[in-house]
Amino acid sequence: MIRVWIADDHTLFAQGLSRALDNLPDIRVVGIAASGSELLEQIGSQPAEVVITDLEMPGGGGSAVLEGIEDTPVIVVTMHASDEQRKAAARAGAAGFFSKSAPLTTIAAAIRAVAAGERFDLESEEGNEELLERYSKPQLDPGAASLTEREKEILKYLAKGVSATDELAELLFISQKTVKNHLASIFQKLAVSDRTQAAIEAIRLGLADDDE
Amino acid sequence: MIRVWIADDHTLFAQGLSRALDNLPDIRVVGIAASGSELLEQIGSQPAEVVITDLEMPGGGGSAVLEGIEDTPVIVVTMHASDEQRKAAARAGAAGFFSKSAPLTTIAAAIRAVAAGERFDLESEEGNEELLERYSKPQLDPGAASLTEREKEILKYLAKGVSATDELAELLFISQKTVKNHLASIFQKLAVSDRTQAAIEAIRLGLADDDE
DNA sequence: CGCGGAATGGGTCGCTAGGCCCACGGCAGC
DNA sequence: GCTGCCGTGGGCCTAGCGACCCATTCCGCG
Repeated sequence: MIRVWIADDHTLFAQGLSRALDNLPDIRVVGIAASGSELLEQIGSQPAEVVITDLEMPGGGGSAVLEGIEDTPVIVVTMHASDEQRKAAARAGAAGFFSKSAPLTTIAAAIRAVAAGERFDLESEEGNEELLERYSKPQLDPGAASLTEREKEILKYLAKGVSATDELAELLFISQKTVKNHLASIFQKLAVSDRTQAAIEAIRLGLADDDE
Repeated sequence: MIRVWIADDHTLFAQGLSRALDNLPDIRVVGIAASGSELLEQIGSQPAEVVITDLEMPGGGGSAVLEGIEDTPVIVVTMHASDEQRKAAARAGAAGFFSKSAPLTTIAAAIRAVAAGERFDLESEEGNEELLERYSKPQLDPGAASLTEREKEILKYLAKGVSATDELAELLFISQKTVKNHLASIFQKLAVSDRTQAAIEAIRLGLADDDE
């Protein structure tokens, strides 16, 4: 689950993008700001893995965001893309770049790529086919596809409300330690940090609906 | 959330009952067994708060269940109810009794009553109006109806995946201690024991769909 | 045959979650 | 005006969670 912040004064675009991204199973927009300064104020209370910002905004543009944020990769989006702007964004420390006319798959790929530590589309529009290819696949089931049978089994119980380690261990006839090992592996694959988020993910991915 | 085991060799009845009960927000059937011995074998791996068992079954009837289970209240259900059978069940240690022809609301009330430590319909069919009244209310939203605004707000965030105390505290502009106090209150009202189960409940109750 | 992944375990460590006490101001209802 | 509930906090304590090491067995794939 990649949590994304959006800073854009074009509210319609931001909301449309938010809706579209929320429909992807591995991306969730956790906040929308109308300016760079607004984003810097609010992001502390709602952490994210990726920030998307417009360059030109009234009241603190994208450059303010690029300066104010350190730990989180920032993707710059502009109305009219040019190599000039790409390079400017790259110099300012952006991790990615795309035009507002880019298709959703490209935007999603950009988000996934920078979330994974890559740099996206900074040099030119070309030359990113490999990244596009690599990060457009996980549109559905980000890490879920790579979940093992045992991990899915644990998630199924988690989604049903069996959250205690000892109960899970009894249900699966394994030791509590093994349960915790599986959970740790699940957390990594789903990019979550505790079993509550894992349970929510499991429900969202439909893992709770199996059999019974 | 009251977890229920059903032991009944009439598969159709058991499955129908299971479906009906699962539609209630506060009751979930966690397992169905075709005989008393089967139930005793499997209940260890799937804990429940209430057991419902038929009296007459091939391969270990309800009496075996009543003898084999200690911590969990057992409700006896029969095809043809009679005061004779009620009293026999009561003597054998049953916590409740109902006929297979009883309406769903009565069955649900019986489950809720014995889950709360009451004894239901053991003496006769009459004289339980008070219990029926008391435990038929929470058909929808068990404790959810009594959730305060602040508690619903916390559940909303929980269902979105914000599970860490410090993150919740920042989002709500209150101290971590108050978050934990609210959570403790939520756990009681929803009859859950940790925030994972609370998040699942919140999703099921539709508390996650509000606004945004 | 060797490599890697899956599943099963072990240990340790720090922090958090949850249980259980309590307090106080505000506000509504009676 | 008093009482009860809500929201806000405090302290304390234990068990459990999650992060980080690690080992072993089995099985499939190349």
